[in-house]
Parts: sequence; structure tokens; C-alpha cells
Amino acid sequence: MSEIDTVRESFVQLWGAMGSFWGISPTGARVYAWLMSRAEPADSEEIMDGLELSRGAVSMACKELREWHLIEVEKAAGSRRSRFRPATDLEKVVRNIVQIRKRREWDPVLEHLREWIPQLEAEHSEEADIFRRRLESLEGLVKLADSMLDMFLRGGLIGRFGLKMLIKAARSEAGNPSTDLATQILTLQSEAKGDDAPHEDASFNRTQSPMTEKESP
Amino acid sequence: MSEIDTVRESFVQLWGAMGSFWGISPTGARVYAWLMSRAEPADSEEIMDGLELSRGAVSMACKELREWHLIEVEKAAGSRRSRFRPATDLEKVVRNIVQIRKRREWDPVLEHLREWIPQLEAEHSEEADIFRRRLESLEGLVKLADSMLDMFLRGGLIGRFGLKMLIKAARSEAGNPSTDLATQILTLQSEAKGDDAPHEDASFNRTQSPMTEKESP
DNA sequence: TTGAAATTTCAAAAATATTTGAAATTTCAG
DNA sequence: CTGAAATTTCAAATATTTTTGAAATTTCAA
Repeated sequence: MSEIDTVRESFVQLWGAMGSFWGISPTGARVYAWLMSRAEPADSEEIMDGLELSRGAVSMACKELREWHLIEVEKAAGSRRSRFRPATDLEKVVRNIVQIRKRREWDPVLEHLREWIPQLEAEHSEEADIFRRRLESLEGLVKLADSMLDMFLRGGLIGRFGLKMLIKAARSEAGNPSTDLATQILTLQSEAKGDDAPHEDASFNRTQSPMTEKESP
Repeated sequence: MSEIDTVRESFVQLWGAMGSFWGISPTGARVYAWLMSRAEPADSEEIMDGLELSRGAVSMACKELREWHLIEVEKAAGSRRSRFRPATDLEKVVRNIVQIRKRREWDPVLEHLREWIPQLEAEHSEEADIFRRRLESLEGLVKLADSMLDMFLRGGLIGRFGLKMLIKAARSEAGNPSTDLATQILTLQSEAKGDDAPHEDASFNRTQSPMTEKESP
């Protein structure tokens, strides 16, 4: 078995296990990892074989990945078979996931807290008072998290420095986890000075396939 | 049913559903929420009744919460029954959870990536090359996330401004989600000027119980 | 110490979540 | 249009996770 197959297998396995962290099903995460490991987009037949999944499971997984904008569907010219291309602009992918989960999971928490706090205020017991104060702390924290996420979503650090530079940062100091971000950012900032344009918007990095030759006007 | 019971019920339910987000079991999360809603620490009997759980389930949940430092166990003087007090310093709680999960879940990802990338370099195929480049992007992103988390863990924003002020921030502008953090921070910063000491280290906010009267010298 | 009270454990049961596969639907090349 | 190919659906089968409860262990007041 060649190196690439070994790595692919481990990556699929690791990513599948991390799926729940992102709120993606294990199979969805495995399919995405598998697609990432292949140069060309794959069709469901290939995914089925590659991951030993049923046709239905692949269809479900791809539907999920499409909803998260983690893959793009395309059809080879003159064929009716869909092929799935993984989004490789990870920055955009992460932002998208964070945004959706924030809206779905955190915004409702805030709404509830805003409804509960006055309800507890109405009750003039010691216990309601203590509970209310705790909910207020929680509200403060959730709002902070919210703001931090918004900052991130509005293109804070990543947007400013670009993914290429982050890769560079990742490569440097590989052994030393304590080098903090601020230091790295400063280093990068002085190195940068306009080089390496802020990386174009290409979520779906077409690696080399020339796409449909016959485009209708 | 009084307001406090209604709110308690909803809060327990919401928090239970969010448990998986924190990597805590639904029951663990429900027990924590329930404890937060009560002025005094509770014993397992009370938790069983309050949440309709078996004795074993409560024991498991409390073990889990103890491991995450989400509760503290204490014994009333002259009794052999344990009572559970929820940590109310949410800032510390969140930091702790983030730290543990980072170590358990993200650090291994980075280790794997650092192992896989050279393996793919060794293979001189186009496909291995594309895969490797994608893993490099991923590494960059994971490292960035890592740094951001470290920054947070080292007491970035929360440490600097204190929870009380964040509660204040939460109260202001309740309706307008687009007011960004930077603006709020600036506002707070100028309001602050040394008032409201950076909030003492009291993870387990003893609400009013005078503790064991007979403390040995 | 002693032994009743409290807690923990863990195999089995129950509840959830995921996957399958065959039927229903959709798509589109011919 | 037509109908074979492709895809989606969803009820049933599997797998996984969570909860129970009774037995084993631990704790500590007397």
C-alpha cells in the first residue's frame, strides 16, 4: 500500500472522529476528508467503493456536505453523473460553519436568556435572585463569545493576513507551541509589506480540470 | 407552577441540548443547569427527584462534572452525604473546558498533520502533492485556531475586563447585535478607569451558606 | 472497630443515531 | 417524448450511546 493510501486512510479516520466537533455527521466528515485526499472530484460510485458505504449513505452525506457548502456538485459534459468537488478554501469553509452554527445554536440561547431574566426579576425570592444573577453572568459570557465570533466572521485575522501567510506561520516554529500569535502576527506583518496579494476568492480551487468545453452563451 | 420552576425547566432543557457542544453528556449538562438554578448545593437524592434520574445516572453525571471542574463536592458537618456545588465562575469554567478539549482533540490533529505531510512529500505523484498542499492549508488553519485559543486561555479579553463589565456590556444595547466588540471594549475601557477591581478568584462562589461552623484550627 | 448509609460500578436494557437497500422519483441523452 | 441511468427517500435494520438498577465497594458516625 502506497504512502498516499495510508495517509488517506488515517486522515479519513481522524476527520470522521472530529466530525461531531463541527456538527457534521461522521460519514459526512469521512466523505469530505476522502474527497480532499483526491486530486479530482469523485462521483458517488467512487465514494461508495473508496469508503465502503451504501449508495444511500453517500447520497445523504453529500446532501449534508452540500448544505454546509463543503462540496460543490458538477457534471462532466455529456454525462448525467454528478461529481463532487470539495471546497478547498478552508478559511471560507470554517467561517461558513461557524456562522451557521452560531445562528442555529447560540443566538437562541441569547434569546432565551433575555426572556428568562425578566421572568426571574418578577419573582422576589432569594432563590430567583441568585439564579437570575447566574443567568446574567452567562449572558455576559455568551455575548462575549458572540462578539468574538462576529469579529472572526467579519474577516478578522484570517482576512487580514491571508491563508498563505498562515501556512507560512504554521511552518515556522513547528516545535514550539508556546510562541504566541501576537509575536507571529508581528513577524508576518513586517515580512508582508504588500507581497502575496490577499489571496483571491476561490472557494472551489479547480485543480486542473478544464470544465465543460461547450459553454452555452 | 411558579416562574422559577418554569425557567428552571426550560434552562435545564436548553442546557442539556447544548451539552454536546461542550462535549458534556446531556445528563451531565442537565444536572449542572439544575444545580445552577438552585441557591444551595444539592445532594444526589435531591438531584434524582429534581430531574427524575436514577441513582446511578446521578453518580455518573456528577463524576463527569467533577472531572471538568464544573462542580465541587462538599459534605455538611457531621453528615456522610455529599452535596454538589456548581462552579459559578463561568469564565473559569469555560476556560477549563476549552483547555482540556484543545489538548485532547486538537493537539493530536496537529501531531498527525506534521507526520503526514512529510510522508506525502516522499511520494512524488501529482495526487500526493495536491493532497499535501491541502493538508498544509489545514495545518495553517489549525495552528491559527490553536493560537487564538491560547490567547483566550492566557486570559485575553475576559481577564482584562472582568466578568462584571461583560455583564454590563451584555445589558447595554440588548437589541442591537451588530454593535461590535471593539466599540464595546472601548466604551467599557473609558468607563472603567480602575473601578470594579478585576474580580477576585472565586470559582465556587459560596452564595451565603456559612459552611461548617466548627472549623478545626 | 462495626455496620448502616452513601456511593460507585457495570452488565443489561432502553433510547438515539446512523446506515442500509430497495422502491419511488428525477433527470436528461438519444 | 421515452426510458434507462442516476439520485433521493425513508422504513427497517444496525450500531452506538446513554441510562438503569441491583450488587459490590467505600465511608464514617457511633
